[in-house]
Amino acid sequence: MALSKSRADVLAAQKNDDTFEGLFDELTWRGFVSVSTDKEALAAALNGSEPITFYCGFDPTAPSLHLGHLVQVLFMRRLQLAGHKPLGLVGGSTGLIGDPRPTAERALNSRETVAEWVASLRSQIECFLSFDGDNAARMVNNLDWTADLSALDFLRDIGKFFRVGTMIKKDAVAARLASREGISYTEFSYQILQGYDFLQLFRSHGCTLQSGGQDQWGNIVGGIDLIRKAEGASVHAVGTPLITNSDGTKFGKSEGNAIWLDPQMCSPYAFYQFWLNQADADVVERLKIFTFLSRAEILEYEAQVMADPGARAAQKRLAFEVTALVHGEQAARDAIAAADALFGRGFFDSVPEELLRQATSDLVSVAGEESITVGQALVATSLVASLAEARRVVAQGGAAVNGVRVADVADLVADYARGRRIVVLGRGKKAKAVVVFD
RNA sequence: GGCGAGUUACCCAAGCGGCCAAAGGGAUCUGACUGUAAAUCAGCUGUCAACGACUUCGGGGGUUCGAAUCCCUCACUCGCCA
Repeated sequence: MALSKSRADVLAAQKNDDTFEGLFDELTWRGFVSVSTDKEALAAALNGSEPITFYCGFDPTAPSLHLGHLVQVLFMRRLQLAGHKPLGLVGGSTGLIGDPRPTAERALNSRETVAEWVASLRSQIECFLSFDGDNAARMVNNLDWTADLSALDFLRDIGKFFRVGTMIKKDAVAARLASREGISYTEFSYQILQGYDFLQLFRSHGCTLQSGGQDQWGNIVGGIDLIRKAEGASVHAVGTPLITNSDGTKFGKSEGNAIWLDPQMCSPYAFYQFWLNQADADVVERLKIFTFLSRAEILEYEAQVMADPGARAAQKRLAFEVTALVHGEQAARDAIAAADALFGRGFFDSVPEELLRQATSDLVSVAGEESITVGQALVATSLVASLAEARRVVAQGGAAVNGVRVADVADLVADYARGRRIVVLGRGKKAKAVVVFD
């Protein structure tokens, strides 16, 4: 579950670009700031030499962080590199309630599940921040200050500061109220809990900035208002953009699946492929957000995209950098080797079996009998969801074994293997899996 | 608490007793082109031991030779009135 722990070298190599006038200018250039509180005050706080304490919350909605979260984590890291003090918050209590989505009510997860997910998110977040030095990161869990909070105290001490009129205007809540689905009181209360987190951290840690995804803006503002009312203090916030693809599709998905940071849930190979396939129109924006390359280097790549898009120099660098950041440099090199082997021309006859084995180590792999058919193998490797789909894909000429197009689902994989014991199965141009004969 | 409307496949949405495995659109997937792109064009898209069979139209029950379509009931949602 945990990411690689030997990351001191990775963290040590990261730095902000000192050609900017200040941190805020760099964050703005990179596209990290979608919305924020008063820009001048915020810039002064971030660019100043006086370190501030800030926080960003992560709710346990799954056992792993995904790419959307990575934006948050990298934002935190950049602030830390500038000397500010990060508080990583895991939502042990907010995860029990559920942030209202605009579309539909969430199913409540069990306390055990939430606790488990909290633990795994926490260990992932810890991989990206430094826990050494004057501005070491600290992790907090909002369950610590809400678990023993009674309903009466909650309603009297916190609820009194929240106006329902304001609460129902928040986008997610308004959307739900306007929908057929409606909203439960449970989820309606979510914004109060998140607002309380900010107040709590303001009091206990002097935290004066909250960052989060743009979709969290309503909740973040709730916290700012609460601090103003309860403490008379004015604090800052930054909402990072929802990353979008230029073609209108959702960023962070590959074949409908989210790109997770956990290598068990998304292999380093698939992770690398995801980044390699970023569109020309998007790749520069991605470099700015997801890598620590300097402005000069990124501008260089931007020029290359214009001059020779087919070379995909920017995509290759992006894929390497982010894969190395998340999975380590060795995993990134392996992913490159795999890509070269699998997408090179005529590789199946020339690549030694041992290299092929290494190159495909991240792919889905199944052990097969000599009698396994192509259709069965496609299903077994999850390259297709059903035999019917396998038939469809083969009929459309989309299935290949060792680079050779398959004529019939009922054909034996072994017939295409040409004596090899490790066989690469392909669906379409990109999806690959492996069948190993016993 | 009362009255009305609604719940269809991944999403939106038609269907209102047999010709419905269910129109149309979106999205996904496949092929051509290409750069493992984009755009464009073409095709596919419930499952299986597949010229047939099975499961699917909120859950359960019923009417009928036959139901997504009619009736009863439960659940949920929305709106209006209290």
